[in-house]
Amino acid sequence: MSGDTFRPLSPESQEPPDAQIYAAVYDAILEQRLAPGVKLPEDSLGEIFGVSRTIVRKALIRLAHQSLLEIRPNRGAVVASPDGDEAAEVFEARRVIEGAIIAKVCATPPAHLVSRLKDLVVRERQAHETGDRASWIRLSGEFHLLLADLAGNDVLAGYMRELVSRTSLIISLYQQSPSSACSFDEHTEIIDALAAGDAARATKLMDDHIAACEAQLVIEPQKPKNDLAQIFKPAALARREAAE
Amino acid sequence: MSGDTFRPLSPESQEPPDAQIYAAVYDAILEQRLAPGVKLPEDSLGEIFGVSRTIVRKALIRLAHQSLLEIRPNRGAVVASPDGDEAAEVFEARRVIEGAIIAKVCATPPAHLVSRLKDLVVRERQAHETGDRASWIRLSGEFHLLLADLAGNDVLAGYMRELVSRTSLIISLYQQSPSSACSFDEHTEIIDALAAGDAARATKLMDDHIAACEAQLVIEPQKPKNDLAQIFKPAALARREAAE
DNA sequence: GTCTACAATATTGTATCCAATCTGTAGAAT
DNA sequence: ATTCTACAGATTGGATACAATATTGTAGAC
Repeated sequence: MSGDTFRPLSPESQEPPDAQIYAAVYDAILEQRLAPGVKLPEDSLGEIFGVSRTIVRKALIRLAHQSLLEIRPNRGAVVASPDGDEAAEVFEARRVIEGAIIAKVCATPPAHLVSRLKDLVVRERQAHETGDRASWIRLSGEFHLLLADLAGNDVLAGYMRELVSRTSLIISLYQQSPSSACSFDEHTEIIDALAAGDAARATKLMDDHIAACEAQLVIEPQKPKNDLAQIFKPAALARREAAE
Repeated sequence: MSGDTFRPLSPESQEPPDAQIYAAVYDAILEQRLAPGVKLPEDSLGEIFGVSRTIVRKALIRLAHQSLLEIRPNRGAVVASPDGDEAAEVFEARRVIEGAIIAKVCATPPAHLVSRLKDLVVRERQAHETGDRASWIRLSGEFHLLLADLAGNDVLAGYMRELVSRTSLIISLYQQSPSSACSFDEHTEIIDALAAGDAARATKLMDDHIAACEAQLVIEPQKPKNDLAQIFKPAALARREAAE
């Protein structure tokens, strides 16, 4: 992990300190500056942000509750490593919720909405062209989050915030080619369909867009999480037999 | 609040203590034994469950993250009081997610699933007939949660767990008639449609079911959460006039 | 008699302390 | 030489102590 993974904590902010740490870790995961499996020791984070472990814990608890971290008893917190099944569930949930979001946005008159969305895609393209990978990934996610905000349902938007960051983890685990995870060209197409008020086409494009992203992943058949006994059963048997 | 709002904490359980408190508060909200606005002082909960504030706080943080509690700075945690807008968003989110869940369950062969669902509805009816309000409300929610589990997507099921409990808060705030919030007859109809493999009808029934529940609510145009001045404006005016 | 200022109380916010657990290493036994 | 064991360091789990803040109660001033 490079030294500047986190921004410094600004004391003048009115946000409570744990919220700033929460946001910093969330952003780092979203931008793939924090890879799955990276350990997050309470002491280290506390030192970095200038607070005690108590504050760090508050942030970690909430992040773990969203499945962005895993808190292993007595072993500390690590960035989550969603397995293949979980990845499929996240993508399915995205299809469900983003489908509804697209429908809602289409129902509202897309007056100045379109310009905000287009502006975002412009910045996406810029970040991509200047090779600013972190910004590109973040902006790519923000497109979907802005769409969720425009739909005007905070509950669904909140779920999207969780799903987008979990998608970042999935991509960094299972995407082979370092190519476009989430193409801004497809974003542009979706905007055009929205602007035209073509709900059916917008929905279809979003579905295809998510499917295209998912199709780029290479997910191994099974990721056996805890069942070490199962994994090493043959080897253990051989060893015991050899002991006689 | 009656004295036995919470179950005692069982030490032999392998669950970490904060998870037990989390579950206890969650259940109490789901069963409407905890009403919106009730204060949850850390000391009191700690004494009840026999743990220190540290543990209680872990549970409260997670509950607040799910919008089941509100943690006011320096003022402590209270059970959330979702306003009308939030209520509408929760119901909309339920329509979105439960629609997808129904579709998924219909896609899987509903072999023994049906019996589990029917069994649940039987217990619903029993609780209703014996006047066991808490069990009835809980079972009514569990029908939807079981459906979510059967759909086989833990992400969506997790969102449903949150939405069902938030619905409990909404109902206890805005339901006028103490009648059936969530009719088990409608549950039975949904099961029948699922058993028949009629996805379109099942979806429609679920939509109607949620709409029927929402229609029973009487949501005032604006629910001024903290604005006591607004609430007592007439009385205050009368008093001031009398002073002259 | 009412309003205001101050004190007392209660509750939360945060840091720190100690115990429990885990990991790694070095030494002892075979 | 290899394996087992014991100890040491590091990290987390949880409780407690103290500071900060909000609320309530009381007394004095107008």
